[in-house]
Amino acid sequence: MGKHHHHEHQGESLADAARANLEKSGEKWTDTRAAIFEALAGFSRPASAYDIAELVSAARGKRVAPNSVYRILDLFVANNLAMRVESANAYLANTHPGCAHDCIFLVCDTCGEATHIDDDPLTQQVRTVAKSQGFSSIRPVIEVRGICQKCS
Amino acid sequence: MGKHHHHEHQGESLADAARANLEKSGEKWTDTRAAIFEALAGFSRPASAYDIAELVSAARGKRVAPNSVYRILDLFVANNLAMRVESANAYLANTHPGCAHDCIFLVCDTCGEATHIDDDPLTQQVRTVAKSQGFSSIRPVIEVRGICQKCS
DNA sequence: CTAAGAATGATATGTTGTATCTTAACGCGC
DNA sequence: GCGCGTTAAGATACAACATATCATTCTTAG
Repeated sequence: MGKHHHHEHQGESLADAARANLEKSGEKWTDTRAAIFEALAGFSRPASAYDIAELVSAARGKRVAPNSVYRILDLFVANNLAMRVESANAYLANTHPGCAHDCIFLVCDTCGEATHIDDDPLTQQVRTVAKSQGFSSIRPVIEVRGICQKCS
Repeated sequence: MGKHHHHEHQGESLADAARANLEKSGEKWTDTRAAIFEALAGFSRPASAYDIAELVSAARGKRVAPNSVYRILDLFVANNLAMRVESANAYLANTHPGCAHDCIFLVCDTCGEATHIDDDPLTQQVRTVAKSQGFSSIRPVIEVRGICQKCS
């Protein structure tokens, strides 16, 4: 089957889980990082670094520069608190950090919302194909662009 | 099996095949389009629109603006003469135009080269997953970032 | 308290992608 | 050939995404 249970966190609980995971890696949960995570998690669709910079700047009444946002997003991605949606140049909060998967994103070309699927048998096949071609340090990027049910 | 034979064109032969396919759709094979296709096909790795603009400008001694390159690349992608590699913001010539597949790209993070795999059973599974979530007008984006054999 | 290291800020610049309008090339009926 | 509508390409400007470099502030071990 390859399926298993997930805690789907949200709000406070999600931020707490994110914090726990980041600290587990010896990283700090600073104010700026908390603010950026909160902003990211508040978006209902993949958010660009500039979207987040704008929102956080407004919320704190103090400008946060894009490069700071990129730095922190990179940290989040490295620690599985967030994922980058390549085909959208944007980021999503991981609603179950601490649980690592190769993600499959379904991105609606109309409304921009993205849903996140886990299908380990399928992503494993992709890894296997790449390995059979001699690839190592594999990071699959599996996304589907299309029109979601709501928008069709 | 889901496998079948491909003609892998190159050089003149590839451009001819591309031309034939484009004209079959009622589009014209203009000088600019030919030059851009030639430039694209000449790269051994995914090329950005700006890479191509620069090369074509030099080759013709006359500036080609990026927006023209984008327009023509979009046309190529729409007619399956080229593919866009989302995770690299770049384009590859299709070495067997006229033969439509969902592509899987393996992109080396070290040398930047990309190889192109067809595995219809696998891509079909991705389509099926998306369809089961209510998606339509599906366009899979399946890429693998990693280190290729040569570079490891 | 203070020196070292980590995190963030300021600023500039590089890269990728679009929008808008103008000009040039082409095809076609007359 | 001439005028006219259509399509392709050019010019220009700007928007959006991303990184490089150096300065400043914040933590924290000693």
